[in-house]
Amino acid sequence: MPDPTNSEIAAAFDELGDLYELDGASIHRVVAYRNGAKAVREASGAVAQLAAQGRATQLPGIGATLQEKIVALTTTGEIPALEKLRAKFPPGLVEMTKLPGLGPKRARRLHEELGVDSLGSLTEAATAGRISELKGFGDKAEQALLEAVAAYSQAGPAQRIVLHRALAVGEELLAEIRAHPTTARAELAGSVRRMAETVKDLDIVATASDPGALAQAVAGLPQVEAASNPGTNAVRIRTHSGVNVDVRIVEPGQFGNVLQHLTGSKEHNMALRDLAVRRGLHVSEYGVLDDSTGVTHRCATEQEVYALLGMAYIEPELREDRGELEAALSGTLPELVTAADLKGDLHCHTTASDGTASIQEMAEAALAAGYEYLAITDHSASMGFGADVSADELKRQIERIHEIDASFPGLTLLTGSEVNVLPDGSLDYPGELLAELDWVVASVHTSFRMSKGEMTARIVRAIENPQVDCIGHLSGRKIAQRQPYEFDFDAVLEAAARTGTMLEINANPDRRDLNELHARDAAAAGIPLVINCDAHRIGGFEVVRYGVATARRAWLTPSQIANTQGWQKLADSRPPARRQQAA
DNA sequence: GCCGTTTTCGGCCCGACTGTTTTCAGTCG
Repeated sequence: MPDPTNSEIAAAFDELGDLYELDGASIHRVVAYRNGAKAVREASGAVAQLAAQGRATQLPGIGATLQEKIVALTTTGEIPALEKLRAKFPPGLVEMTKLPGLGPKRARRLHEELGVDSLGSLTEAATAGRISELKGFGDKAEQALLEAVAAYSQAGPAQRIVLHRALAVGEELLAEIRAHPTTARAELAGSVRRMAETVKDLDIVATASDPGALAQAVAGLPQVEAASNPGTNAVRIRTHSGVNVDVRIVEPGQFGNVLQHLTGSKEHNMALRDLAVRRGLHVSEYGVLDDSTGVTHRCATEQEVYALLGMAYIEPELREDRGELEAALSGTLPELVTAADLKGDLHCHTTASDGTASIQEMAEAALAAGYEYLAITDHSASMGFGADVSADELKRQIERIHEIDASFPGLTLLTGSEVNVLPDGSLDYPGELLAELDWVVASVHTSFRMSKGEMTARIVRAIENPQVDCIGHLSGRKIAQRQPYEFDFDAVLEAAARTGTMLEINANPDRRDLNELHARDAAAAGIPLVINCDAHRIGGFEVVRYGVATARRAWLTPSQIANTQGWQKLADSRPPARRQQAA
């Protein structure tokens, strides 16, 4: 029996948290399981092995009890307490708590007093009017539950929005709000400001000389399908594109507190407040209350909020309770990479494969984006991406790239390929041809459903190929569309570190692959990372912000990103075997 | 259940909103 993966252990802890909550356990115990789930999910390395060695307690939030449960899950395949609770509470009861407005307390009462144990029996009880007869429930509650079940049955659990879609909506609204004559300041907040992979809704914080006028103006924007709560300090809207947006209009002197509060994350804020309480300070969106003086300090900027707590300013991308508070206290936060640090892009496509622009046009776009170099890496021969690039065609493509390169004084064009990693780990161009290229990205595009062991061996073989400079979009996941394929990330890291093979952070907002956790681990293992746009059209370099965001959320500095260097320096940094071939 | 520049016991973030209540529990972010 294979060890449980980190995500399997985390899922078990989350389920334990949900079930203990239904069981009426102390909320602190429930929170402890959820914190444990987060710690395991975000841990680098296999937590099952760590627990077997008695070292899982080194993870923040994992104590002796949770470690014991990890060991039980590893050795017996189950956790006794979890099995016991599963027998006590039907799975439909847990599903019921996913309904907005119905939490564990009231769900449990519906189960105990009416025998409700599923969405179906909940509907029956509500339709029969039995719920409104219960103490603490009324007609409104009964009606709300019926509507919640109907909405849930139709649409399922609330969908999260991929960042680029949310940002497009948010930045358009932000521009409108900033353009309003009474607006002084306005910023996006929430997970969109942290550049998270997906978001639930949008938050905007503004200050205005006439809050009421701004709120009215927001409610009347052409993008707005519906507006509610049109008070003077807040307006909630739903756009025609289906995105919910909360706009808060606050006093200028409080802007920093509210922006910090609404930017989150929830975990960051909870840890921040916990830390503040230990110093006799209480942080909320209204200010920082000092116990010793009774004074509430209001902050116009976020910098002041963090300074009051004795810590350095924390960039929004880092606010996930992944060690940033400790680093901010000790002055060891990283100097995060920015888009301006990138000097080139090493992964793009032209009409030779599935791109929509010529080499010339892509070169012009890269120059306009401020790059010094660009590798043309069309897909290799074995896949049906538009026109396959046969070996002969690649030879002609190399000549064309050289010709065009000569006419671009400001840009170095590099010959390359995004070559397929075949199921056995070999590449689909002959070695002599690959040796003529400046740069080779190897990617998996087929046979995603191999076993974990086979997929790991396949990728490791590609990494060990001295003609491969970089592995493209390592996990193959597409955010909110496709799970990553199964492979052993630790084994891949070991191989990449050993061979000097680089790993890509693909900036396509639907990919962002490596993800931020893998990117952080890879950099910690000393593996150079490359932020690539994987551009398929002349506008394709605009997605660089998502790759940079992932790198920043991975705590990465410019020195950990290979393409912050000039091309020659990057090329020379490659292992000797590879350099000889390229030369 | 975890954790420790007040603690190995006694704490554990902060506030808004809602509906059902006459002061609050539950839920949410």
